[in-house]
Amino acid sequence: MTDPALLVRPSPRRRDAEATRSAILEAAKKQFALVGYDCTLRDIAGEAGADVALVKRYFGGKEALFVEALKASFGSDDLHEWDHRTFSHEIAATLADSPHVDEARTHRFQFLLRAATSPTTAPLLNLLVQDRFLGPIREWLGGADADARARVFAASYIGFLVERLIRGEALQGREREVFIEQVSAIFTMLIALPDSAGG
Amino acid sequence: MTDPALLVRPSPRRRDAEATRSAILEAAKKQFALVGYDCTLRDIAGEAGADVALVKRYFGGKEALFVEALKASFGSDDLHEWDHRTFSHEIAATLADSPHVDEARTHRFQFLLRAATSPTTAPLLNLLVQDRFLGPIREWLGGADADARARVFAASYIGFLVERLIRGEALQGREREVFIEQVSAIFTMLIALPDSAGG
DNA sequence: CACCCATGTCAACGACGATTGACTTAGCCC
DNA sequence: GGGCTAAGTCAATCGTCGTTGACATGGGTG
Repeated sequence: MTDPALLVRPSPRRRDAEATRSAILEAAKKQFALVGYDCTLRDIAGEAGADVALVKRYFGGKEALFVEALKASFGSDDLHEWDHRTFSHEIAATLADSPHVDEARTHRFQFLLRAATSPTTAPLLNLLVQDRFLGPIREWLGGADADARARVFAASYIGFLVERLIRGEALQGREREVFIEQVSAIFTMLIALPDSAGG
Repeated sequence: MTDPALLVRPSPRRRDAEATRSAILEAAKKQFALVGYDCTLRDIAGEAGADVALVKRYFGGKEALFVEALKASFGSDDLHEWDHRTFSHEIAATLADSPHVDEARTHRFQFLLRAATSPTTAPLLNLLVQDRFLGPIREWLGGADADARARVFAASYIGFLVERLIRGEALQGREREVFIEQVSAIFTMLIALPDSAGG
């Protein structure tokens, strides 16, 4: 009644349950990644342009929303299309230039880290990582002890991501060269099939 | 006056400000590491056997306590006494058997990870890591590009720690062998002085 | 057009936790 | 021993957040 203009809300898609739900989910993925589990539902709903009550309606509660967002964040990393010969250098360069280059991946990773450090979500994450992360890597690596090697591979990758995350800025100059050189060497070593050096 | 025994609190050190303060700090270090920033001051105070209000008196508030605890958690890792020749294998074995082996180190690391994923504490952590972690490693490594190499070194180490943290249990059997073998190889590579392969 | 259900809005509740200030008490100095 | 200050205790306040149920409304269906 104060100002007529404020009452007009000609949202392009009102009454669209699916769109609303997915908007909430997207906002949740972002907030959970950026802030962590301690972000508020009001923030999530606000960013999605929806009401808090809809979170309950569509997802049941905060924890369920978190689980949903976590699952949705790990669809499938297109690992299979990486070439074994060029992978090492390419991934090293990508890492050196992140987090500026691949923002979506960075968000997903932050999400993963936060989930890993939360006692309530850690078990869930373990299963998820097993399925959507370790599994593909194991297959992609192939060879003997693929499972154990996949874990070392993933661990190294995570370590470099953490480093990039903490630094926050892309590497440059000589430092970038050294980084790429060493990281590339590590991945090359980890990709290489073990020539029956088992025992 | 219900039960006289309950009224007797012959604490060995009552009215000892310093002891109380340090007890709170110790409890904070533990809780912040185990639970994260979302632990309650009541929990911390309770574990320290002190009152919540004393947290304010001695530290000013929760955030200040967190910062204090973070600083106190990174005294000095006795890195200098590691032997370059045996380091790789020893650290790989330690990692393979953690977190059961070195609980204190695990706690400190959890603390670090939590701090890294908190926007407010991340800058502080950056400085801290620089001083108490990267610096010593850089010196210990020596040689050309020591700074850049130290970062890769630290990143790898962190990655393996994260993996161990997520798994939660020590490695065994063949998996342990492979892990030690590969991790050891990585560290050996990273420790090795670059033989003027700069350009 | 009228009905009805799905969608969206709103306000309030209940719990929890950090913070605060007033109060009590122990230890020390004179 | 008396008082003064530091150390410790307690209860209340304030804000926030997840949750809940009642209410409004749009839009398709008969």
